[in-house]
Amino acid sequence: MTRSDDTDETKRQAERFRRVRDAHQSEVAEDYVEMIADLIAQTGEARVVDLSGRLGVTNATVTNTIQRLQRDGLVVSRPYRSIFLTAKGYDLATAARLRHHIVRDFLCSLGVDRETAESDAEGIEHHVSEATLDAFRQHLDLMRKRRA
Amino acid sequence: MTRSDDTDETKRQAERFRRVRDAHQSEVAEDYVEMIADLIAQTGEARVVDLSGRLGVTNATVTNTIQRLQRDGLVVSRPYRSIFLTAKGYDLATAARLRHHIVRDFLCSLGVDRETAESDAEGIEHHVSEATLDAFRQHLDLMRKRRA
DNA sequence: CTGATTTATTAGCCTCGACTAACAATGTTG
DNA sequence: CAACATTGTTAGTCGAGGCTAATAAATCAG
Repeated sequence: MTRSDDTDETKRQAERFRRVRDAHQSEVAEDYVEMIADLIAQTGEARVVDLSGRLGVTNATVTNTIQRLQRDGLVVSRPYRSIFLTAKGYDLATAARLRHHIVRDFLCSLGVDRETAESDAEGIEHHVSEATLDAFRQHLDLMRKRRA
Repeated sequence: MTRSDDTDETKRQAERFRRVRDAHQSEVAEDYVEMIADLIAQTGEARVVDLSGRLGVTNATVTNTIQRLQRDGLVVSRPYRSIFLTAKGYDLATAARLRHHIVRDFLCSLGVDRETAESDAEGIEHHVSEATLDAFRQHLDLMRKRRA
């Protein structure tokens, strides 16, 4: 046995960290498509300046990121035109929004104030597994029934 | 009014995203110091190979990161020697571990299985505000009393 | 105590996601 | 419709955080 043995727990731990790193990879993509979907729903179109304002980054950063998203088949955009979602992008946006709302509502149901819930949900949503999301949903249902 | 008006909500949203980005900045640091503290507590010392095994990255990556942490005053390490925490690093580790455990235990208390709770907590812990952490604590207390 | 094994470091590379500054296209308005 | 304001893109830079390959140091076994 070498000094640093690879126990099962060590491997599981490594796997957990790998998952967190993977989640980080998709975070930006999810945030963008979710916001693009919301913008289209609310204002009819999504433009670079809208995204940069809401994300708190520069136009240049958004243009850059949009190009990556286009490369990855999530959005379509022609130069100087507004941004559209592909079917794939739309699906991702829908899933992201659903998760986002569940996390936010769940935090609210614990008594966390709205703005904090909104803020924390933004970070948390990308790290919530299906199992945990189910638990959140169940808790929400419980609270709703209790109030009824 | 220009096309893309900066409403209050837009500004708040931008602020939320900024906070998430800030949290990302400290994530790696927190994960490292927490793990270093645990290793020292459990095995007497923290070495590069221990960290790389548990984090699921290469030795080179760990060495690199440790240099950054040293630059930031969180750890002390001499070449080919094991790694120590500064007072600042120790404090950060302690705070991180506390949060980590609350998040994990909270998820468990919702009925999420241990391994999933452990895994999700790893990602979630960095995005939980004090207010939300308090809500988690309260919920945990409630569950404990209910069982008693 | 020397040779083999393990561990750590260095060098060089990559992508992502941020920035600024300069420039190009679009849109608005006098 | 021409000038100006707004928006979008490009080019170039940076740090974080990954990687591999080569090398160096430390440790262990015989």
